[in-house]
Amino acid sequence: MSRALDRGFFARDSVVVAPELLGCIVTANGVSVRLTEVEAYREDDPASHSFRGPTARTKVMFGPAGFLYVYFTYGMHFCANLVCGADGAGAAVLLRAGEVVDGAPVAQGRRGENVAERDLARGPARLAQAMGWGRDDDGRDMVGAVSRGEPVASLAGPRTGITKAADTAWRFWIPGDRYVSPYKRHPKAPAAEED
DNA sequence: CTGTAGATGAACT
DNA sequence: GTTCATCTACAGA
Repeated sequence: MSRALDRGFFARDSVVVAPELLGCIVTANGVSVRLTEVEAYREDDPASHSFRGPTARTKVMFGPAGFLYVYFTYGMHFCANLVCGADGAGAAVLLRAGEVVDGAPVAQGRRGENVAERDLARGPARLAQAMGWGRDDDGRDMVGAVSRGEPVASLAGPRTGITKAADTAWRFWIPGDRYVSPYKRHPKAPAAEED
């Protein structure tokens, strides 16, 4: 397909790639999803795994762009990222949520029969499970598996201005889309004090 | 919809 | 020993 994104698309700043990924179709293991929410991570982001340099777990993140970085978190969930930036940049885009547009029965089988269609890929770990991604898919080449979809609007981050790199993670989503994850911060997260 | 609680592996202090 | 880029389950509005 001529609509497939090439490696050059990913080999740029993750903050630039992330919003362009919204609305794109990712196909793997018999399931296709339309991305509705993503989050950019870079080496200069304190919240990023790559902040303190490569580890055995994050080595894929420091490799060439266009590959899949799958990690295990909270002892029970997988999350999937698309590696971005130049080789060794330590940047990636976390796939936070998506809409299953093809292979829904397959995704339903992986997620469970009692899971609502809307929740099949609404959430990082949910999306990874719906796609059938696990440890074996860490480091997989995703070039050719991602196609540009219809252009969509995007909304960015908790903060309006993304001019400063000191901001937290860069998060992008499609405004008003039903398939955007509703989750907010952790309940334990310190609330901003105000006088 | 909101809020609370718990599970559980890997990285970090 | 503590934190974490999470999800499911339950209670209440």
